[in-house]
Amino acid sequence: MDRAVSRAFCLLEVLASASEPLRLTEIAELSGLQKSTAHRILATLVELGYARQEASGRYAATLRAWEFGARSAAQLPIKRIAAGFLHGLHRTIGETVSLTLLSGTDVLYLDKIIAPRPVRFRTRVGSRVPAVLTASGKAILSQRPDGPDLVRRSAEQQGLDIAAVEAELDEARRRGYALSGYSPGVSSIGVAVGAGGAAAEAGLSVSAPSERLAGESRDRVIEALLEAGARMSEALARP
Amino acid sequence: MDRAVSRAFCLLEVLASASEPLRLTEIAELSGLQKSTAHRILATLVELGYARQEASGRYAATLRAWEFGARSAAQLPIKRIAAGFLHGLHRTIGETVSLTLLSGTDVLYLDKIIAPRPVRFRTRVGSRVPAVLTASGKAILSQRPDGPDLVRRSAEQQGLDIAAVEAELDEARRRGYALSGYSPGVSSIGVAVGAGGAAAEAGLSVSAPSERLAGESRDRVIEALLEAGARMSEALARP
DNA sequence: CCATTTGTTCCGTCAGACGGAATTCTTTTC
DNA sequence: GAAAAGAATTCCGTCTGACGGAACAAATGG
Repeated sequence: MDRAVSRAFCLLEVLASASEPLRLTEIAELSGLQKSTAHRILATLVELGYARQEASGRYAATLRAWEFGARSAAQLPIKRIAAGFLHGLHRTIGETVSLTLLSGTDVLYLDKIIAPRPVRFRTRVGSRVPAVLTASGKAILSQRPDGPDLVRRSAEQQGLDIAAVEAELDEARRRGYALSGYSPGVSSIGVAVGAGGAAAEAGLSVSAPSERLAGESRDRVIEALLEAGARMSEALARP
Repeated sequence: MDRAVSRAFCLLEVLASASEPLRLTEIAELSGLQKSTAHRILATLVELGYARQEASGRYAATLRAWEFGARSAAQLPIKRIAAGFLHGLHRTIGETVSLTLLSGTDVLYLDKIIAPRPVRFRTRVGSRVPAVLTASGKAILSQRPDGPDLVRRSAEQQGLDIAAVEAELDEARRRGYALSGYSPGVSSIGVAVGAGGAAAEAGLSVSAPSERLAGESRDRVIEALLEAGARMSEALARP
């Protein structure tokens, strides 16, 4: 375990999660490093182009990490395959549609097409949300052999009623889709996607203001999602 | 300059730009490192969660770098401000619209909303293209004091006729927008965006199959772009 | 103008990165 | 299925270059 490497990534994460450039002293505190050590590693990051130093002396992350991150994300087969289905869904439904990936007990937003009139609590592409809180996350968990285990771990952390969550997932498994409304006024519907018999690892979801996901339009959305999910699972299974 | 840090990022870039998981030996060759050194640093990257090792022994980048990269990209004021204008343009025009940022002599695709019927040569978000080849890049260069210098450097590299490029940029400066068609059958129109009197650093562009960017629709696109560009420049100038 | 905080440089020490070689594991070949 | 070839991993002696305390310089602010 190369210490300097680990520290460098730690610094870069500190920089990237800050909303504004940071002073060296703050950085050293946040990362728990000696000022001189932080300074040296930051100089390295600047030289490599991953960080920059402003005239004020403050440090910030550059877009370099984002660039190559985007390259590797774009190469994910699942993302490429999903692109067409996301567009199709967006066109037939007209609401915000997302592609998520299970990552530990979280769901990672991989891609998204936002509706002309976007909903309030929009999750960013690249953000993580506990799977048990999201529609697509619940759908994925409900289809996995290790789902119950993940649910227990995650529900504990979130301080949720495990029995209630399990009951909800049972129903989701039966119906083939899951619901969510963890931010007030916004509803989501999600389905799981996975190659053939393998464990589901991805999800498709539609989010919209609750009133637009009720009654007949709701049924249309569910139907479209179920079909897209099934088709995409087939596409994934093909070599 | 911490050697191990520099090597770690080199390895990560090698992994990220590969389209499939790589064997240790390949990685060592591509990065010019000793096998044992590459192995140790890879182990560190795996432990930190930036890389993973498959059952076959091959190594690949994880989405971890993409995640925090997306975080820092999302915090860019220019991206947040542009979001509304991109959507507005997309809605009124109905074609693919992009937000680009000047980075050296390249243009970096920061964001994009793709049309229902996407064009052939789609540039990925996160990708770089020499600015002199793109519509938005030309528009940006035409508005910058250091434009001529950048143009010379870039045109040389690309083996372009400098005089011709300069003439084109002169015209772009006069008109307020620039054109491009460097991939056959696809046309783009771009405008520069910048805070007040400061040097333009961003661009907005519309891309579509050439036949859909001709005649009257072309004029509509140009008008919409010029207005969006002006409005967005104003928005950037505001504190 | 002095006090204080912050960024940068210096340098002696020594942890730990380095890489060649040995070892274990995997795949290929006959 | 044994042997050979190739790959991944581990080992270990050497010595480099990371480390951090402290000194220095630059900026901030009262």
